[in-house]
Amino acid sequence: MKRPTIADIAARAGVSKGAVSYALNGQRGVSETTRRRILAIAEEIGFNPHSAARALSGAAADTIGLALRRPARVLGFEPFYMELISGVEAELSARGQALMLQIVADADAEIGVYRRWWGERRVDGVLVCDLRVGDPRIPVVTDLHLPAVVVGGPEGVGDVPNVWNDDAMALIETVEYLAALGHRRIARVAGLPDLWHTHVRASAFRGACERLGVTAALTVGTDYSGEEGARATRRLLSGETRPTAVIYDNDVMAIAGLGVAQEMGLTVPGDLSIVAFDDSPLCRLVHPALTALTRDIPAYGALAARHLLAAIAGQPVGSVQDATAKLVPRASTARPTTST
Amino acid sequence: MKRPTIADIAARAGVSKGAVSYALNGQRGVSETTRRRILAIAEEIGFNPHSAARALSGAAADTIGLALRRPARVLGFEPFYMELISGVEAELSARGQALMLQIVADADAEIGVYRRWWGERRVDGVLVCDLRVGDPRIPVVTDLHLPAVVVGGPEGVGDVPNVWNDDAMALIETVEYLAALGHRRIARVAGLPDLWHTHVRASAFRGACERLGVTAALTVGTDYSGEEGARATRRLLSGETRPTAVIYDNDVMAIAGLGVAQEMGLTVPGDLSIVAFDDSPLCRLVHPALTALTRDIPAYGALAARHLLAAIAGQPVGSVQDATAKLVPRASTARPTTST
DNA sequence: CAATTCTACTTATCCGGTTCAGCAGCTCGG
DNA sequence: CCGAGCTGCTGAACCGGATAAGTAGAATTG
Repeated sequence: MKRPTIADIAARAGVSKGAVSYALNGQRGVSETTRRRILAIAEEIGFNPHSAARALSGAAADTIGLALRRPARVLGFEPFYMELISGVEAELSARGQALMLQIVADADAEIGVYRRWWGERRVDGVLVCDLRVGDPRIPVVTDLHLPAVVVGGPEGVGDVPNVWNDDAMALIETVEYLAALGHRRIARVAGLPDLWHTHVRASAFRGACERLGVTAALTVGTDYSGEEGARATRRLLSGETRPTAVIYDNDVMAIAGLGVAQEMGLTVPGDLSIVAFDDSPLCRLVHPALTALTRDIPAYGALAARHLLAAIAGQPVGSVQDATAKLVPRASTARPTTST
Repeated sequence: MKRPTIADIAARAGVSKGAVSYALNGQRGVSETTRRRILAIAEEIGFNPHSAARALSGAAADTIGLALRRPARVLGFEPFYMELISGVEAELSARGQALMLQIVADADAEIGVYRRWWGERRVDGVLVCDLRVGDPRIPVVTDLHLPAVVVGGPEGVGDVPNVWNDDAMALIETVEYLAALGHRRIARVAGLPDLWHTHVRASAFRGACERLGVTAALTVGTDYSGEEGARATRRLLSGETRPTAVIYDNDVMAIAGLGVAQEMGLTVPGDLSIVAFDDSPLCRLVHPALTALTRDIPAYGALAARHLLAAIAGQPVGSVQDATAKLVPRASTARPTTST
């Protein structure tokens, strides 16, 4: 079953390849009658243009790239990425664009992937996730003139456009809420220390605690896994002056923390209030249901995809802010009953 | 910054394009001296072959496709897919292959994606997931001569090779274990009813229960979401003769079921034993930790990828079995204390 | 009515690789 | 010393589209 080409259509229609090309692409240069005849034949034999041939003639690859740098273990249970990808995909497939995905081990590998994608013209642009402080990927995409959008960076990452959430505001709102409930000693279990948003959240947390006269208990860096979330929680709860509330940088760690609290005989929210950054159905399934900072991650991904497509199209794009995460109070937060 | 082509290398080396092509591809036809000179120049100017030009000359796309048909909502919290993708990716990137991902709404859309990918020569083959009974995708890939590997199908899906787990055996082992503990009334909360493996598990469950003289309580079909898992559990536990053990078709529903049991005042495992099919870190984080059927999903994905690459290479491939899920007893299963 | 413009095409070239046919120049055997 | 066989390269065709340039014939215009 040979795959049909425009030459086949041309032969069947009794015209030249050029005429077929014009007809298929809606260019002027063929009569309406001929165009319809050609389109009918194309439809009949199930013609699809060879993407490589098209790309070779200077057309775009109609593909965008996404390289993720996280171990398989983490990607599995972190709902964030899969939701982000879903959102990106929804936007892309609606516009006939494809997504090329690659999971990489480290920053060098990721840069290598960008260079190869660019050299091979496999993608028109890339989404850069998990921005780090002094991220080495930024100068690379800039040098290559590879269209890119940073997902989650600070306003204006060099010349690279980005989409972002106001994590600082979300965290401040959370601290204010906990302080209003009467908490005077709040801890935070942070994610990977070198991620940009970890810094943003850390300084927002410190600032809010200071302003409200709340003691900010040691915030520890983790890899977002449940294991590390559990370990961090154990350490926090074993100190002589334990916090009455903990804010976790993701939901998996929050659930793990809840387990640890129960295992140590503390009641939630009586002895300990828990807040999760990012909300997944699991936060509602555990008991007590977790208070969480909700945001629409698929929508965030879709926004990033739209932004990247605009950048690829050569439109001037800058920094775009997505909706700030909303605090959804559930059963895991309350006034502290014990005073340390 | 113009991207270098073999013509640029040829000019610099003072040879023809053909010689450069031979040198870069390790073909005979150039002297060792010339080859080294050409490779040095290629390295120096950062040459990468244009994937489209290569593909146009009949080469493979070096890309495989994966279309997933699940709503974003489900993909987010189902660790299965992301772990599978991680495993596939690990195998692919080690062999210089790329992964094209698309999320689709229904079977027709998925078939459309296959046709387009094939017509546009974007992929060399596809992984077909979530096999359904009488799956319409099978005749399509067969007709198109699109190399494909079914992930999780029954042995020999027409002529399409596949990789699979022995879900039946895993389920039988679980029922035997629960029966040995003294359970006489076991329920099962099943996943999507039209998926092939749901049928396999259902008949294995019925058979094992019959053989062991255990009453198989109504098994209900769900969409794998926590909500439906919770609803199904509520119905099961509200009947006059409630089961003393429930087997869930995934871990998310098992966790939701645990929540419902606790909410209804039942103790786990005293009043109700719970087993989850598929194991994620969350199963260990909740209290009590869930007994689960563990399998190495990234390894499963890697196996599928290897198998597909072999099929693409034209090697004769058939049905390959992956390791059977292992029952890992944790704190959610015990002898029943109450007798209904 | 000749000159111009427009329509509806055809022809030819290009994109950047791969690959086949051809061709010097050298080696070697008889 | 001549032809066969090898090495190491060149030139050109080719893949399947896009597109600029050319052209025949009809319609419009001065």
